[in-house]
Amino acid sequence: MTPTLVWFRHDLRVQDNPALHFAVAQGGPIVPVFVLDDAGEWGWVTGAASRWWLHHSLAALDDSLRERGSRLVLVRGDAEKVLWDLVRTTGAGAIAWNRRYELAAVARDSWIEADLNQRGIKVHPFNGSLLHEPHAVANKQGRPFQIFSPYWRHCLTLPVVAPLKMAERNFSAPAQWPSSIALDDLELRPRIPWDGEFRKSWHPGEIGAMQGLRQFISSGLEAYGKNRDIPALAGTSRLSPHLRFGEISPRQIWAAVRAVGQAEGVFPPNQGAAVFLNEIGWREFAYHLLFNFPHTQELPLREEFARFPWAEDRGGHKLRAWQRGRTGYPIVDAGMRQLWSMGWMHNRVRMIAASFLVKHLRLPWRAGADWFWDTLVDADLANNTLGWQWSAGCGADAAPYFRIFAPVTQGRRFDPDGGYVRRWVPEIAALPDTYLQAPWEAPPDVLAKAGVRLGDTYPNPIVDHARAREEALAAFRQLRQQRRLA
DNA sequence: TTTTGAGTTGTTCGA
DNA sequence: GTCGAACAACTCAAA
Repeated sequence: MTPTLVWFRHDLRVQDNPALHFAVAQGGPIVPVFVLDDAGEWGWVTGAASRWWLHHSLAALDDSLRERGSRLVLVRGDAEKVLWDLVRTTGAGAIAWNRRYELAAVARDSWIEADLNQRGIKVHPFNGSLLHEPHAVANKQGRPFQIFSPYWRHCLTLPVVAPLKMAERNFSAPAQWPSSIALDDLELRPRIPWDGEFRKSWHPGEIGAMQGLRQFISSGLEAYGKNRDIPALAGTSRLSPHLRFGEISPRQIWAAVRAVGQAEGVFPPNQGAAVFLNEIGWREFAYHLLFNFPHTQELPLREEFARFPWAEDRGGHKLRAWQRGRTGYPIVDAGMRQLWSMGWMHNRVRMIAASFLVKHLRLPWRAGADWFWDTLVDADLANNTLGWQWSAGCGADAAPYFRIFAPVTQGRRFDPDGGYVRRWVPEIAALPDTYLQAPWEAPPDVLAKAGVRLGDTYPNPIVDHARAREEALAAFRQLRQQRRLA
């Protein structure tokens, strides 16, 4: 039998991997391959934090393939050319992969498919990343949904496929392995070692993903609804980077949550589980939108926002202050420093930090999206685009214009004991709770006692909240007037 | 086709 | 201190 190539992309796992499953079921040799093709991403080259994750995830995948007598072939270059070379050198008769949904990937996949078909190679694409693929879901007019609630209500009526179980046996190897470069030659790891906190925080790979899922189901799921908004707690699943790299599939998550309530026949098993599955739904919705409205990766879905009066930022000082966590608003700074340090930010704080950039500093959402893209280990074009456009108010189902997060109020409400701010902004940790979220309100003796010198050890607020809020509202009014005139 | 109801995550103001 | 209303208008989904 001729070998089957398995092209791994955003599906770096062995279990519940439809493409791998298919190839193994063919009975012939399989050749697992990963291609690093930066040019093929059309500008959305994997960011630095995600490259760190990718390195370790590829190592983990190679390990588990080797346990089954196989291995991962690594190549760098243009995917179309690389795959064709591999087909020729291995004598492969077919190739299998799991679909991607970003514009560049969809385009590339379709011409690779056409090209290989023409050369007599069978191509087998599968759904390995979503509960419901974006092209398979539509409203009653046959159009894509644009509002989450009806979208998700609709999806909940559709069946969810059970995960595939990979049998415990070796994969058949080709007579001769094609040449592979070393993992280090992909140059995914940082040249300067900024990844110390990353190592402490994460375990990339399928095993780490399953451990994370089990731990979350047993100790976090039930209270998820109440704890997920408190960034000082480990109240969220932290599965996002594992999902991003496909080390775990949403179908596996769905099945694991379903299993919790199985004895009682209840689904979802509790309120926390319902809220959690809703978040899985948001990921699905993000893919639905990005696939059906692919231009939103760069442009606002609501066109009038192309004319939003963004503020000037000569020299990029405001953007840099935001990026480095030096805005003077502790909850924002804590979030941005957590991001920089561990490649991840708590979701509640992402909303606060994003709102601050877009509404308080009035800098374009794309600047924030670009920064998140480079610094998040879970950077995902669909989720990132939806999140930023939602925050900016220019996307589907967007935040109303008047929803301008007040950073101090948010900090006091969701970090009441200050555990989060104190962890990530240590220079103000000695302030009492009353002033922790707004150091500029503290009397001089309180500041002195806490060793805080505003404008020196910690910045003064970069903007005044009340004034920034008024200016943002004025900007929205201006947009509305332009619209009326148009 | 027309109509009606609804829309993740908030803040501020004034009674 | 608490609570409800106002903050725009629009578009989408579905009956």
